[in-house]
Amino acid sequence: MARIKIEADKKREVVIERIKAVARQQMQMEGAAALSLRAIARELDITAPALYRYYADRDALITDLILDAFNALADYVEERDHALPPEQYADRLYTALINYRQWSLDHAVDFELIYGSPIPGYTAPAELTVPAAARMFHIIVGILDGAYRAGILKPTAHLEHISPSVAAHLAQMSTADGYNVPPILLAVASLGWAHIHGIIMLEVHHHLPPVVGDVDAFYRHDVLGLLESMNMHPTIP
Amino acid sequence: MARIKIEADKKREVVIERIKAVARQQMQMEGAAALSLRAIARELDITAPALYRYYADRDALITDLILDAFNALADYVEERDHALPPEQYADRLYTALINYRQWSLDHAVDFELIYGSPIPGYTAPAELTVPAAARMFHIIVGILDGAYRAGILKPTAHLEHISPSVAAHLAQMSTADGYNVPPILLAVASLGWAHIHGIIMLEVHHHLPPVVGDVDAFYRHDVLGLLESMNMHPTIP
DNA sequence: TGTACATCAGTGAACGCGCGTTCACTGATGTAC
DNA sequence: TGTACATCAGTGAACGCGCGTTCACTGATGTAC
Repeated sequence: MARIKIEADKKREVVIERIKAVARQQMQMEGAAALSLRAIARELDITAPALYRYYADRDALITDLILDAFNALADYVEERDHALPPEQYADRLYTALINYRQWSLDHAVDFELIYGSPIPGYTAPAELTVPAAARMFHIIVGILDGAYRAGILKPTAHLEHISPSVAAHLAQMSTADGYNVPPILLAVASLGWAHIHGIIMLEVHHHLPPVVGDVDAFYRHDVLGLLESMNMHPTIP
Repeated sequence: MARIKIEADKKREVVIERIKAVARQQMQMEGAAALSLRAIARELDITAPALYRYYADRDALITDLILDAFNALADYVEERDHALPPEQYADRLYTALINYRQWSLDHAVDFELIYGSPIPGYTAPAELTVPAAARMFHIIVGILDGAYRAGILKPTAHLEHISPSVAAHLAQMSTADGYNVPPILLAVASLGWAHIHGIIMLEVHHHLPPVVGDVDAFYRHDVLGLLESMNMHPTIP
């Protein structure tokens, strides 16, 4: 009977996955804001109220999709990072940033969902989304920290002259959020994050390709410039 | 009678402005995707069909709002640029980038509208929006070009080693779109644009403030680093 | 100056649509004795 | 093995809502003679 119970749970899991798959598919067509329970039910050949067996309401589904997206992104980058020799910091960082963009392009809907315009009428439960969102940041900071301890990472003079107010905030965050790294590393990470985020955002919204044409090359070049500003030189590209 | 005709047109203008003002206000509350003609009419104490005296349909209103936003952004930056001595290129560039962010924060809704997630069911008429969007880019490239001709702007070695595919595309765009500047300048402009766009996007969506705290200082620092990478040193901050 | 006419902003009813959510229910499946 | 019972995914009708858009219309204002 325990077996049967487990199998029933598994069946539930399958249905939930199917619901989410259809939801993602529909967000791709109409945008995240247009996500509709009735439309999902229609696609699944089910009545709308049946969905309430799986989600308390529409917001619960959205939250689940958001958590999935954050985790999928972190998983994607993390798995590929673990495939590299741990002490090859420059290669690891380069690869992580390349994969960050790759995932975002391959899953534009999910990227939109977590980093695009907020969905009208929905507010994310911060206690769930913030830790999920932070996973990606932790991976990057982990690589930076390793490189810094190994004496490989050396920020340029300009990077080091971060404003005192920002430095203070980062120092506080470093201990409070369990990073326990020099604030300068968090500054480097934030700046790098913002930079590549800008490119990906513009690319996903089709503003960048008409300007630079080969966004692949453009992005690689930008990442290399970023690493160079930390004195890191990957061997991969 | 001509006078009266003109006054009637002016009255129309006033109503249109009022419609757009309410529309912006409502996008601020509910997000751009939730823009609703009926809600606007309600707020204006008017029936919904009355709006069709002013706009052919909902899409026409959205297009108007988008064009307004692009132009308002360009106007804002341009006006303040004209207030500076033309040959102070570093100061002008620094100011333009600071103002770009300032406007975006002060008009987060409009920024969302032009650079955020696309509105479900709406597609912008490119022949109208692309030139409006390009205005901002022209301003920046104009400053870069002046600085370059004056021998002030000197990109770092890394910036100059842009990929051939990107360089070719930029060279073609330089003549086709009437920039007529060395492609390297367009590369610098694109990269800088992407960088500051990333910060502003993250800031507008409230992802950045919890991380760096003082976004003002963070942004200023980033812009200075960007200018430094072109060997430009503003006297302002 | 007075009157017939044109203009046009705005009305009110209606169409057809989709939405999230509730509720009492059916009916299959598995459980307990 | 057979029967009464519990579980629970899914149904179908309904509620109350909002939406964009159309249509024939009213009524004020200004125009022409």
